[in-house]
Amino acid sequence: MTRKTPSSERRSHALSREAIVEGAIELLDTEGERGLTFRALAARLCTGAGAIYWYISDKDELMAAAADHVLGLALATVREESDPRAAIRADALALFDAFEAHPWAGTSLSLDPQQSAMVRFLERIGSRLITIGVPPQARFDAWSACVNYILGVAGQNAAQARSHPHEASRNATLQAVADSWKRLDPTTHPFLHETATHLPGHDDRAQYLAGIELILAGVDRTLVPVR
Amino acid sequence: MTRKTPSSERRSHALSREAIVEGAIELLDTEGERGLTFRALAARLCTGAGAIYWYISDKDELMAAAADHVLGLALATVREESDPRAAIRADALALFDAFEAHPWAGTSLSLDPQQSAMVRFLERIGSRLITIGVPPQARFDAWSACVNYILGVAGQNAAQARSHPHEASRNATLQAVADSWKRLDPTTHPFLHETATHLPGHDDRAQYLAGIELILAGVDRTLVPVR
DNA sequence: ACCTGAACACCGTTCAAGT
DNA sequence: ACCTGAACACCGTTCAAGT
Repeated sequence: MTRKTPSSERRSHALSREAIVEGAIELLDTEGERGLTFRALAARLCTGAGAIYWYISDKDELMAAAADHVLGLALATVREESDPRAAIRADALALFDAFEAHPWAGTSLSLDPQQSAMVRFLERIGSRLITIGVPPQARFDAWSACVNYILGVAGQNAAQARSHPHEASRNATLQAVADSWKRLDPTTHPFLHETATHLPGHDDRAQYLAGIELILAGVDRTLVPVR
Repeated sequence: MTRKTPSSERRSHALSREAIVEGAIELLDTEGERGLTFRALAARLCTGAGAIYWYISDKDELMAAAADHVLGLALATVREESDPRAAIRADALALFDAFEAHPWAGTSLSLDPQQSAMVRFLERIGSRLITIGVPPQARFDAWSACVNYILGVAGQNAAQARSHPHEASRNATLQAVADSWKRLDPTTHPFLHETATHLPGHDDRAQYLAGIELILAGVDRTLVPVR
């Protein structure tokens, strides 16, 4: 329950921004988004609720820092790839996995330069488009599409996780959605009626990657043909 | 301030789910996401806070219903297009505008079949891909990419609007982001250093549409060549 | 059936007071 | 400089009581 062992891991009162952010992440992961409160976090850090405000100005800032931390860890796991397209895929998948493990992170990311991992991510995607050879005029849009897609899906996952917290209930929900689509009139809703069959068992991650592939295919069209 | 005129618009106590949702939307639009509280909404509807629970089970459900309502209005504004690609573009832009006008809506949308406008939107995109002639195997992924991109950007906009509520401060923030990117080492951050120049004045809406275009270009690659 | 509004169990945030 | 924890100004939600 409570931490009493002095042990070797520093004295109990080494309060720091990093310790706060890491405590917040653990709380978010174990108790969910509603589980992160200043009171609960203070209790976990063996301090008063107000102490946190010495290091962090806001709950929004705390969430943003936690999300950026998670993003940084995800980026660190990605192996270097020589092929820029493979590198973009690898980054995208790493973020997908990270946001699946920490769904609360999906909504707290922005262009904010304070989020240093975010800056690194944005640069990585952009520099890979340079390597691919996307011409300057097309580059900004291609980058925006990649980044928006990757972060956007993360946000969608977050919204979904918020409404269906448990994994088991997520599958059940998907099945319920499919059932309701099957009940739609095939004349007015031909697509959903048909897609209902594929929805329940489908591989989210593979489908996400297929989206990346479509964008990359579109980007290839903007390349000046080399010959 | 308060509504007293009996006028012709029904007696003051015609409380209904629709009136609640519309009141919520007005509150969200005028006061922001934090402005929607059961107390404030009840006051606006001249009733008690608990009365709302007769029609709506939850704040989440209220947000979802408000977002779906806004989505429905947006879809209704779109002119019929005969070209399926133009139709997808038109839908995408309508949603972009709607989510810019109501940024709080971006995070409350899901596959939930209760959200009837959402169902209509999902079907529209899918049926247009059928018209384009995307083969069944590729169709599900193409649909997912389009829908994820459109809703994902909406969610990103919502996150951004949450942190930078006012329009003026949004431009200032973009400028500040660009400045910080310009200060990055061009050796380690070649892309962001260069992109900083284009960031402040850029057209969000056009760039969003360019992303749709990239996905559509990728989708075209999956078409079986007709000859 | 539908509405009221006080009451409950929380929040984020502040700030005087301590060390 | 850094920490404490009570106090303030809120929340969403419930529920006995009313009509």
